[in-house]
Amino acid sequence: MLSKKTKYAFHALTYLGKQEKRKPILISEVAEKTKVPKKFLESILLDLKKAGILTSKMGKGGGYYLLKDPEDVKLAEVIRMFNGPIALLPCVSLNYYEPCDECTDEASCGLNKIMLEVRDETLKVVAKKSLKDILNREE
Amino acid sequence: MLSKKTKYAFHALTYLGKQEKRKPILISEVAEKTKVPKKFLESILLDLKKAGILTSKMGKGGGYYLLKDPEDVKLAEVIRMFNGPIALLPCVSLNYYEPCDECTDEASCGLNKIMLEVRDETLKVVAKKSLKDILNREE
DNA sequence: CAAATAGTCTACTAAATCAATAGAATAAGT
DNA sequence: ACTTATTCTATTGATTTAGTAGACTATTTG
Repeated sequence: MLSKKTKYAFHALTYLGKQEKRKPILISEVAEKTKVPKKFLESILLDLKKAGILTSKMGKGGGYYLLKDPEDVKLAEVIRMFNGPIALLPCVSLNYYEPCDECTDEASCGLNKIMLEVRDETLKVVAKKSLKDILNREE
Repeated sequence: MLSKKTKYAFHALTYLGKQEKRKPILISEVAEKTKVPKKFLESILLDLKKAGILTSKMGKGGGYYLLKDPEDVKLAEVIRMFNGPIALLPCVSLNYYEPCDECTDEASCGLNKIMLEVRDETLKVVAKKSLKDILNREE
């Protein structure tokens, strides 16, 4: 399951994605409308900015807005950022690989091979779908 | 990611799946060979027994052995048992459904619709693959 | 039946992660 | 300067995960 933080990130992105382009939106507005605790949301938006997905303007008339094109914000990127690996086991993770403690030989581990297949299938979906797909399905 | 408990469950199942049919194996043997803490493993095996996947014999010459046919032990079943929902959000979970706090109308939520698609794709894989597939890929 | 073997159950504890909050610092506009 | 708004640091509480301890129950074998 996705953490609340990850879910909040998607809600915030969706809200910002629906706005007029390059128009700064207040954190507090996003917080209210998406029902995400404001302080918590702050750090989420900041992370999204550091990732180059959003950007912000400080001071009066400031706020956050989308920098990337919605179709370039893939689900996989957001999930990895806030939720960690897509893979179900560290030993089959592309971005967060770690060897198993108990497994002496990965090549002979059936679980490893199966989970690799699962990861590939999952990745096919989440690396293709993007914020644009979410927006398209909003009423 | 899968919890250690879930991973341990798969390792234990794999070990038991490789044994002679209906031959009881000691918890301590499984613990040693799979490098799972024995006491932790006990509760895992017990859960698998309650689920009808394994069964056990008490007393001397006792132990655990596989009850179900390996191809009937689907990844999805084991994951649900130890790790919880397959879905990424409660509002799209088949077995653990819960409505979102923040979302007033599921039908108009783009995130919901996308995550439903992701769940369906994931399910296609984990509901089809089974312990048999893991065993086939062990050397 | 008694002794040894081996699974079952209840309860607890430590560590890690997640969720949320508070408040000071910094930057920009008027 | 003053106000608005983001940025940064840091701490806290709650929950989940991982692992441990020990008493209890059931079965086999001599």
